[in-house]
Amino acid sequence: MSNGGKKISILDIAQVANVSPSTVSRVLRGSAGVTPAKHAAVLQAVAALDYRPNIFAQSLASGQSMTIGVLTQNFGSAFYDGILRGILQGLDGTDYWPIFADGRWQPQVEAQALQLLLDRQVDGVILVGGQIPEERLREVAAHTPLLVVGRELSTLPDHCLYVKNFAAAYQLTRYLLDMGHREIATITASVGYESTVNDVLKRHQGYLQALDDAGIEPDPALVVEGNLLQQSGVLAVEMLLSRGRPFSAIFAANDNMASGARLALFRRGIRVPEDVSLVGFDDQATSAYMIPPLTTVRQPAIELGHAAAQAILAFINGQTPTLTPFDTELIIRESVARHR
Amino acid sequence: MSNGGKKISILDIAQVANVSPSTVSRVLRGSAGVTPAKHAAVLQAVAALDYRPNIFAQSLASGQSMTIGVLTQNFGSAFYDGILRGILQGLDGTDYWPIFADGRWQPQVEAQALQLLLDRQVDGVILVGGQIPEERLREVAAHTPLLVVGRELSTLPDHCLYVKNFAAAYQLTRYLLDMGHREIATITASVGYESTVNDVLKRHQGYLQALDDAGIEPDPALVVEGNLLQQSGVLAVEMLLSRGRPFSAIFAANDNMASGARLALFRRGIRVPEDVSLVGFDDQATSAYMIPPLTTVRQPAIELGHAAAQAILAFINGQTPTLTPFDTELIIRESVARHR
DNA sequence: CTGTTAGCGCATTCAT
DNA sequence: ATGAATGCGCTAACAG
Repeated sequence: MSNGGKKISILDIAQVANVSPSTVSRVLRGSAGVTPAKHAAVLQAVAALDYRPNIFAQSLASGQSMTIGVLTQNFGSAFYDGILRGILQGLDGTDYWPIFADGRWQPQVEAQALQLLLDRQVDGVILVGGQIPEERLREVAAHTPLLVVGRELSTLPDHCLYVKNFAAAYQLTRYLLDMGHREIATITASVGYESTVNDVLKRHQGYLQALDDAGIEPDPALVVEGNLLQQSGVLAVEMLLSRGRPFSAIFAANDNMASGARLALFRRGIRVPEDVSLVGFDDQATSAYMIPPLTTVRQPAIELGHAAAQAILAFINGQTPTLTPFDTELIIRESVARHR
Repeated sequence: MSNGGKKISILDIAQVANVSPSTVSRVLRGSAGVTPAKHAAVLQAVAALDYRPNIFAQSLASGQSMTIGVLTQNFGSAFYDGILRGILQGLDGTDYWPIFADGRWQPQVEAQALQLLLDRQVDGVILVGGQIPEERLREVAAHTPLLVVGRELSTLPDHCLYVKNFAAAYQLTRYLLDMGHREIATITASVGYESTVNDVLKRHQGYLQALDDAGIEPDPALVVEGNLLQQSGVLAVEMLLSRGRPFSAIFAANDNMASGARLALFRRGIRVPEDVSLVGFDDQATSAYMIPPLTTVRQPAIELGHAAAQAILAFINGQTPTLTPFDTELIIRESVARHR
């Protein structure tokens, strides 16, 4: 039942409640003690008139926007969407509101988007992935609460929240080894995006370390590079096959590429897991429904987002949250068979 | 190189450019003619001081927020994500900025989120799906540019943008019939969400109509209900199988459920498409990588979002855009085989 | 064309 | 505890 005409402001309710505008302001934001009587009167008037504060006036006067800028790289990626949802959820119930911007994996767009958020006077910024130069980030962090998710920055250690990619990949490779596999091919990625690649690089290192610890010398002929998209998974497998080097398992750096790999194997009539085992990384929603269901690593995306929200709020409140890397979970499904 | 101390305002550049604040404002927003000389001087000062307008002051003074509220139901759904991306892209380059809110499929949350957007003085609202009562929407549309995507409202025909679900489903079913299938099972959905269900209902009607036109009487035993999630696809197939009624094809109301159905069939040792053909709806990213790749219907999500952005801008500019339903595209892949 | 004058709606001193 | 007075930074009449 929005009242017909003009907007009601703080003055209207002041009048109705028989108090001064400042008193209204006070009870509305609980900034100072107010007589219970007046307090009630104000609340009543607010309800009666269905008063809605004008956030622009609020922000202009207070200097706070009560918003958190969230800069992502691509809506639509399983992991990132999870993080976003987590952030949303973490901010829920607080007085802060997220404002999103998308860098689209393009450095220029990203830098611009960050500036846009800053121009919008966000009270804090959460960066999800991305490739903004660390120096620029330090600059930003100097005067704005900042949190970087899914990226590990050496000069901003207490502003980063990420997942233990190395350990997860190590564990996953270890699992393959335990299942009797010795010739484990891998599809990595390096083209493109610094930050993501950072993750992927860590995964690759975990893979290498596991092999090494098992006394196996990594075979360069079993390493192929993709670009994280499905299509690159099929190309990678074709490449692998054409090299003629035998392998009994494939470790794809993400589920997307694993999915592409699966299709390529299917086309060649190579059975999974009877002929070759396959594992991925991400545990995206569809992976549990692959044929056969994919063994992979679950990254706690929502939890990460949630923690990010908490952390940025802490920063805003002048605290310094303790950020610890997140553990992953090995999800064993049916795409891996014992070898030999 | 952000200048050390206090923010620079319009007055600072006015001083530097040797003009009045209003002139600065004028050149900045091109609201009136200004002498080329002064014009240049202002621009120069702006650049020199790296001036950033304060949007809150702008909005407060102008009454415009230059933002578009976008209310979605769930980040993470293939179709919806596409729409969001389209909106983003459509708004790109304009002076408007999207502000997102998530209704999470919960009517209460959704109503609240809409109110929140309105409170933020958005200059326009785009609703993506959702189940806000039509009456409320009419109320909103009365004083705010409004656009509803993926929902067909009879009392707000020129505010709706959607896809031809009926025709698409008809065509898809027709394809199955042409391939010789007569006993076509279907997995629909009705639990839950009014709007989505509206889409799904249209699809079901298209299916029925196609059967009817082919002189086939629909068999209730071949209709199962899911909830659009993958898991419900597997349950649906199990249900279907347990009924003992033979069928040679399954039409799932979305790719998600098709994916679940695929897994259930796999578990039972039923081959696709040799034993039963399978089709879905949505053409989500992973569907092209299913085993075998899924025949489905592509909904032009990005295009829809793009059009939505265009339309809302038109509304804001006082125009009345002509909205026409979007066509879909039948994507034929390998999950369907000729019957008999 | 351009400078001057008022607000926009609220938060916050400052007095009381 | 509370009212009056100022100002946040900018836009939009209003004069000239």
